[in-house]
Amino acid sequence: MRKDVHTDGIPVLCVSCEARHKGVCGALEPEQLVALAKTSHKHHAESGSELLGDAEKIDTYANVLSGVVKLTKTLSDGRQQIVGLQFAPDFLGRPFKTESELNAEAATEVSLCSFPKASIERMMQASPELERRLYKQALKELDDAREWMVTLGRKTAAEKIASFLLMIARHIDPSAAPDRNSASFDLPLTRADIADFLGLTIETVSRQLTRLRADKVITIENNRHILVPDLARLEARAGN
Amino acid sequence: MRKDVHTDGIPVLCVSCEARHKGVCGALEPEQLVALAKTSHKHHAESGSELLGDAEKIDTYANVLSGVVKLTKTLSDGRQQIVGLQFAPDFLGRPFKTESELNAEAATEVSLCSFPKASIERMMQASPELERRLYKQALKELDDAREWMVTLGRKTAAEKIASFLLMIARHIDPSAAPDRNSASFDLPLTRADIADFLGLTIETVSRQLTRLRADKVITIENNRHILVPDLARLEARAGN
DNA sequence: CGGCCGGTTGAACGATATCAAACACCGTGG
DNA sequence: CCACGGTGTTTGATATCGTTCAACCGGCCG
Repeated sequence: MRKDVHTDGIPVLCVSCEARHKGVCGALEPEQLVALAKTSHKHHAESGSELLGDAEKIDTYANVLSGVVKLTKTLSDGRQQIVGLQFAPDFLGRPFKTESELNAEAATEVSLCSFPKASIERMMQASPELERRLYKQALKELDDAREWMVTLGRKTAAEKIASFLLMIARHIDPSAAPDRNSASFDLPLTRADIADFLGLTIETVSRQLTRLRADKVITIENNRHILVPDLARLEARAGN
Repeated sequence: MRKDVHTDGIPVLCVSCEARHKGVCGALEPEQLVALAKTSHKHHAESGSELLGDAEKIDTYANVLSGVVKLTKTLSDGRQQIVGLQFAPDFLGRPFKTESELNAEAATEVSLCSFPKASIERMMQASPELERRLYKQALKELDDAREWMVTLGRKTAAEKIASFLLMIARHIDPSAAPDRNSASFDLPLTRADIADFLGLTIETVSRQLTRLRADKVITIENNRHILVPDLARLEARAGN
């Protein structure tokens, strides 16, 4: 456990930053944080803007401070698949590769704190603790990816939608803690994104959502806001 | 680069081990190798035997020395999905977790070199180089998983089969190097396994294989041995 | 021999895709 | 103010791909 009581020596940029607590920056000593903060800067990206292109040279990494970033892969004929979603305070980047194999795009309005690739890599050499955090995040992403492989390969459209809603609820709704059994949140993705995430078409996504609504498992307001009165009922439809 | 010319001080167990070169053990100094070798042992597992059960306590890690290990996840009603394949000299294990979230099963006859979880973890503390290798393998597995998500979510049955054959060819057939344009290999998986890997049924797998054979893209001998006279033609069917 | 296992093949069905139309919302410009 | 076009979403009719159910084949082993 690190002492976070004092803010002495913590860069202003970082004082109220979530990444300093739960993110990778939590691995750094105050003086390292100062060094890193010198070369980093916060910035916003509006929904839909591309953060990183496929086959593009990677020169910066970033922390997601708010919003949702989608990682996508596209086949030559245009078929697309979302292969990862990153929420705050996830680390965005692929160490040890100079070129990206995927696209990163802001799914919502996003705020980022980005730093030069070289800074992170230098700091990784110096701080095993940082490397370990990054390693752990990679393992978590791998666990998530494998979980989704089951969803993509073996679940029905209805189960996919239920699984997706559950995943979002867990990530976004603070009240969806283990004990609470209801949830309420805004979908960070359009129907098209959801389709790309689940390997479905937008029509199927729409139909399954209306079906869940008709069955009173969820309520939908303004197309984006979802209310789940009973998470257990939703889970029962996720097919795990 | 490590000097591998002398075998002085290299444990007998490790002298001719592939993992010492391309695997994680390559990160270790001779004396560390000696220490690790003391607590490790090689053993075989026959095809179909379970190496690690879901929700089982993890107490050993291992290197795959030969053969293929499949990582699977199963839904409560029995639907199964293969979420990873491990070839020599891959490292088998999930650091930082005490309980497995998946099943590991020998897909072929397999030989392993396994060590106590604690040994590896101690050594990881001592050797950043080892941790880095493990980190890199995790990133590679993540890349692979994401590649398969595209296959699972967006490709047709025919494309899935072609992609699968290509992946196996690249892993198994030594002659399938970039320059060579033909390949020949034994499938390490049964039709049922292939189906679980691709999110299909065995009937569909069988039909698509016969179709590829009918179209003269592949030749099949003894149900298991595959010959690909022209890898480019197979690639054209993988839909990337 | 008989039974089992892995694989192939056929026929019918059904879930999801595809094609098409309409709707709701929203900002723009007349 | 309303008409307009654009975007995201819903809904309906039809088509298609992959599943399901069933039969059969060949090799292997008891």
